[in-house]
Amino acid sequence: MKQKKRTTIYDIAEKLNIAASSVSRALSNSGSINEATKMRVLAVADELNYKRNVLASNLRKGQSKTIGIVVPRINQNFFSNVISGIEEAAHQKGYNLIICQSNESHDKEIQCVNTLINQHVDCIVISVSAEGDDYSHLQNVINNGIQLIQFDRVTDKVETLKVINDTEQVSMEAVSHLIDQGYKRIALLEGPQNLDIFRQRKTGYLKALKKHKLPVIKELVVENAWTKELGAKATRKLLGLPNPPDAIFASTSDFSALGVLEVASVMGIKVPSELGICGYSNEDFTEITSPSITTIDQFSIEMGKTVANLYFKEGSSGKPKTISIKPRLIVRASTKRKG
Amino acid sequence: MKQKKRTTIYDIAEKLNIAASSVSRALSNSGSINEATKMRVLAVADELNYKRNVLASNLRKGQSKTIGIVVPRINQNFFSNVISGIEEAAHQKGYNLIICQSNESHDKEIQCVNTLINQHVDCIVISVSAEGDDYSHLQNVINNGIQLIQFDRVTDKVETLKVINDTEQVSMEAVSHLIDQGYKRIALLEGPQNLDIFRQRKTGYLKALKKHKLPVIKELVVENAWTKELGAKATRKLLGLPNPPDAIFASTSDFSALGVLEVASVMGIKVPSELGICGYSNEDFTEITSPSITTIDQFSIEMGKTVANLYFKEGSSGKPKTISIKPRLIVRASTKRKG
DNA sequence: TTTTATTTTGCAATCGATTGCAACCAATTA
DNA sequence: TAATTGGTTGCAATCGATTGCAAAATAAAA
Repeated sequence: MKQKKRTTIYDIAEKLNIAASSVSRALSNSGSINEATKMRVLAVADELNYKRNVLASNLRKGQSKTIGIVVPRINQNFFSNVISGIEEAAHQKGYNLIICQSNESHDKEIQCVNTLINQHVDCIVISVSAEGDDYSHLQNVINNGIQLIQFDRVTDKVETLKVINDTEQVSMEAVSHLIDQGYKRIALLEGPQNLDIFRQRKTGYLKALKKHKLPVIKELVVENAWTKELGAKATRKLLGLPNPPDAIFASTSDFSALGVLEVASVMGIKVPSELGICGYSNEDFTEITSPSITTIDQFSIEMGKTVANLYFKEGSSGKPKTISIKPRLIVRASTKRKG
Repeated sequence: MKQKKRTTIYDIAEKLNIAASSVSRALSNSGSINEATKMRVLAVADELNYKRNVLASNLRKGQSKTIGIVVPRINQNFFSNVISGIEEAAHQKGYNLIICQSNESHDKEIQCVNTLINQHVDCIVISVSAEGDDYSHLQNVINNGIQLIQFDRVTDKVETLKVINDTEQVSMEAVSHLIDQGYKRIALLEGPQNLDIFRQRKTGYLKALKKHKLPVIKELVVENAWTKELGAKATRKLLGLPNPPDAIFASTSDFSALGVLEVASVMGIKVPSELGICGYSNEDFTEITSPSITTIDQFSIEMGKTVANLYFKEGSSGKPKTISIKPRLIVRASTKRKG
């Protein structure tokens, strides 16, 4: 039953002794076509197990009904959730997803983007890698007439549609929460400052301190501590200071916060009484560590849906527009030392 | 600088006053072409920012250099890891991925498969949903001349290439390990028995009991406990028995095992001394619960790479073939009560 | 019945790249 | 000088679906 050649509209046309164009009209439900012939076409199409060749169709129509996605890593909770959200919304509209991962490499990112341009996708959704600060490949997307949407990790250097979190605000909330709980020397683990999101998290941290009239202590701010290992390393350094912090805001990720927690546990430092810990992302595990970790939920699936719907609504307008989703601070045991 | 029409080989041909076919040959590096003209073509292509229209190319060549993937959920650790593995291997060969999620719904699965057939992907990789036991849509893939590869959750009803774990063997190992640790009344949380993998896990469990001459106790086998909530519910029931189990093998997932752990902790039952717990999948969190959970690593990224390479190697042969990856039992605190 | 309006159809071009075949040119050989 | 060879090139068909336009068939109006 294996067929070499697939059935085409010509096969159907021949069998019914009508023109291929009529078959096309019958199948695509467009143009004028007699109801009776339409039925006959549909019947034969079914009988011959016809599947429309989307390649040919798209070539002719000059579109692909496909959205390309580039993320640093597919298998990272946040990203796979966003993708899942996009998939759901896109699927409803009959769109498909082509997915690439940049592995945080700027070169691979460029490669991925070019592949997607070649594929003539209708839209490219990207969260840029941490590496590199040349964004001509993104400009190139626009120059090729492809809609570009950035999310989460966005750059200002290219004007596009964007979906982001109100990172600064929630970071400020998180740090304010720590201060409310009586923490006074709050350290910050910060991410690569070439990415907006990490800069904003830092700004939120600084604003909270300022608002509550706490001094900014330089030695309590540690750069690029965004994996578990780096978080742990930073913590060992911080807790070894003559005047160590009494709380750590791991603004980079929950993984980093996990590193903090593990080091504290090894050093016999009690969380939250002696050290408060706040992470970022609401990874699943933050709920089940002991103590559970206070963190920030980014509504990742929601974010994916928003990205897709933004494309479907604003797809053609071409005006840059930014949608901001308010993340939510989730207070858990690791920072609760009052009440 | 936004262009309406993209540059085609005809634009290049016109500019150089040569035939489009020559341009094609120059760009695709095939056929005979003078080195000098090739250089000129390449230069002009670059100058005009030419991007090959993959749609047209694929239409002509009758292939798409695309692999379609259908998984129950993109944002589930195991699956996103497999996808990540596939992506890595596929990208190296210049292949793209189109990804769909079935959401464990049989209908959506059929829809996804049909979309991928329409897209004329070269290969469809699928891990079937738990629902339903009609697999004519898979047969349909084969009938359309598309290579089909099943992984992890596979069905015997369709003969295809398959990549699976040696689930039975490792399940047996896991239960044997529990027995070695002195557990005598070992409960099993089992998954939907229409899926091979869950049947095999059960078989492994039974074989281990038999091998060590332990009786099979019917009331200790609980069906369909594969989420955290269902795992918890099952545990409450099990621990409420007049003669409760002293170990639970949550063969369905680590989430289920987590449910077990939480209930035990609430009920004040000590793990591992009073209750041993073993999960399945090696989710990240199993390492950081307290106690950490003994589980089984499926080598998911590896599995993805294997799937992709299987396609690249066996793609044309058409013979069904099964590759089995040996998973690894990871013994952690939740089952260590000796030594 | 003739004319006009409307609905159905078919023809042929098109989307952009690829490829078998034949034509062409230059270089080599007889 | 003529014939052969081999490397380059162009022509034109092809992949399968879509669509503007015109022809044909049908229905409605005069």
